[in-house]
Parts: sequence; structure tokens; C-alpha cells
Amino acid sequence: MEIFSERKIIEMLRQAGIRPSIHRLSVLEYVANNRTHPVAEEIYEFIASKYTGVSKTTVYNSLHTLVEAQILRPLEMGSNTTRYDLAIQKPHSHFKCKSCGKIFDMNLPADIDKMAAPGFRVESTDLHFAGVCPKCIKITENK
Amino acid sequence: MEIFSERKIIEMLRQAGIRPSIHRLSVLEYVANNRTHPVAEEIYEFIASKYTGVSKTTVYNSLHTLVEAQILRPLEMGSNTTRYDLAIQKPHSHFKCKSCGKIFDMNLPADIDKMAAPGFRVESTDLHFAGVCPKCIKITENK
DNA sequence: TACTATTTTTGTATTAATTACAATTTAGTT
DNA sequence: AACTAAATTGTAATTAATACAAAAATAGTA
Repeated sequence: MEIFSERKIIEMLRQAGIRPSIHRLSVLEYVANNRTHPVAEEIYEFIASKYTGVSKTTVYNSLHTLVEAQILRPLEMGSNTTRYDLAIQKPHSHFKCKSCGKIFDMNLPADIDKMAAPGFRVESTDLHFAGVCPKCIKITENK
Repeated sequence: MEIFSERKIIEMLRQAGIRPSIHRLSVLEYVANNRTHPVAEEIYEFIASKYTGVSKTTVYNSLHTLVEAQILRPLEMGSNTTRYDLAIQKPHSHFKCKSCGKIFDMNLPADIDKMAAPGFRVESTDLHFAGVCPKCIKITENK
């Protein structure tokens, strides 16, 4: 998996016209380099362990700014808590394992937008699968 | 759009082994016959206007029971509030208009499940589009 | 019909995620 | 250094949803 250097992260922010403040930088660095589709809480915990006295609001602010700039992409995977994914990468779909809860990146057909009815302007597409991942299938079978 | 008679709704519940209590019946009737993908609040308001003294918990209970029985299908369309859709109908995708907020039913490719990586057991698929609907495109153009 | 067990409903309290907002701090610019 | 704008903080509020125990309704059976 591609790892983004701090330099690269700063560049991403600069290009979007966003000041690379220390916390913002950290939020993006975490989401970009830990491709676990984390929720705000998880990101907050990381930042809080790195710097003392960080407010949760700051994390939310940063996330909103980054989503606004289309650097991050909010994801809803059936738990009513928003997850975050790096937007600047090949379009892909997601698979959530009902057993272990993990979220996997999957393929996305290139022409998927054509599935929408004519006359509608598609700006974003989300394809989500839910089911059981190979590892969990194996675990269930060996019972 | 197909309208489900009370008789039909009761039959659906019976077949799933669910007692057709008056509120449950009402919840399902509302979701089945008002294909607006309503949220719990909207359903509650309908029920509350029909019968006095209905608890919101009852609506949530009914919705859970109906989802459990796979009669309804929970939907998350980017607002962290769950919407409900009738499950017993042709599989379809959804389009949310960013301008008017309306949700439209769209086509769903029959072989979409094959897009998941091999080895994964797909149990449900959600395809969501977001963008602008034809009506709202027109409104924006005439400015 | 009356009794009992089970299901359904209620109502209140609680949790969890997120937002609002005013005050403070920090950083960039003249 | 002084000024301006942006970022951060902290607390309070909001909103959706859940937990749970008590009360009411219902079905099945004696």
C-alpha cells in the first residue's frame, strides 16, 4: 500500500489551498496511511495520543475541511457512524464483513455511472457489499 | 406504483411469522405504500397522526422486526439516519439528489455481485448515486 | 369465560455521534 | 510589533437510536 510522506501530505493540502496546520496534517496523515476506513473517534484517539490537549472538535473540523476539499471521502457502512477514506485514489467499492466488521476495498466497474437513469447528473457513486470475508468463512466452516 | 392492500400487508406479516399488530401493520403499510424511503421520524409522525399515544420506541421496534424478517431493508443515504425501503421488490439502486434531497429508484445490474473479489460471500449489495436530478438541473439552468 | 403465558407497547432514561458557537490561541502579513 | 484572518478549544446542545423495566394487550388453553 502506498505510504504518503509528510512532505507529500503537505503538498496535497497546499494544492487544495488548505493550510497544513499540525492537527489537520495529522488527521490526513492518519487516514492516508492507515487504510482502515477509520471513524472520527479512532482518528481522534490517534491524534490525542500524539499531541496532548487536542479537541475532538478539531478532528471534526479537519475532517470537514478535507471532505470539502475532496481529499477525503465520507463513507457510511451500515453503522450510522461516518468512516473516512482517501478520495485521491482509484475509484473502488467496499465490502463489509458482517462477522469481523472489517472493510475491504474492492473493484468498481468503470461504467457504473451509466446505471443511473438518463437525465440524472451523477456526481458520486457508492457501491457497498456486505457479507462474509474469506477468513471468516473458513472459521465458520471449521466448527 | 403498486399499492398494497391491508389484506396483502397482513398476509406478508403472517408469512414471515410476525403478528400483525395494529402499529406494526401501520408501519409496514406506510413504508410499502409511500415509496419515499422514509426515516423513522417520518413514519412515527404518520402513525402518531393516525393513532394517539403511540410511542416512538414502538416504531423502532416494528422497524427492527420488519428488517429482521427481511420485509424491510435499511438504507443509509449520506445523512447518518436510517431510511427504510420495501425489500420485497425487484433489486434496485438509489439516487439521491443533492439539491432537492429526494431519493429515486434506479436500475441495478443483475451481475453486480460479481464485482466483489472471489472468495467473499456477498449477502447484500447497495449501490448509491448522488448528484442532481433532471428537475433540479433544469431549475439551475434557468437562472 | 377465565386464567396464564407470551408478546407488544409504553415511557423514561441513556448512549453515541455530531454540531453549534463563542472565546482563545496561533500564524501570516504589513 | 501590530494587525488580521484562520485554527483550535471547550462546553453545551442536538439528534438518532437503544436499553430496559413496567404496563397493557393478545392468544391459547383449561
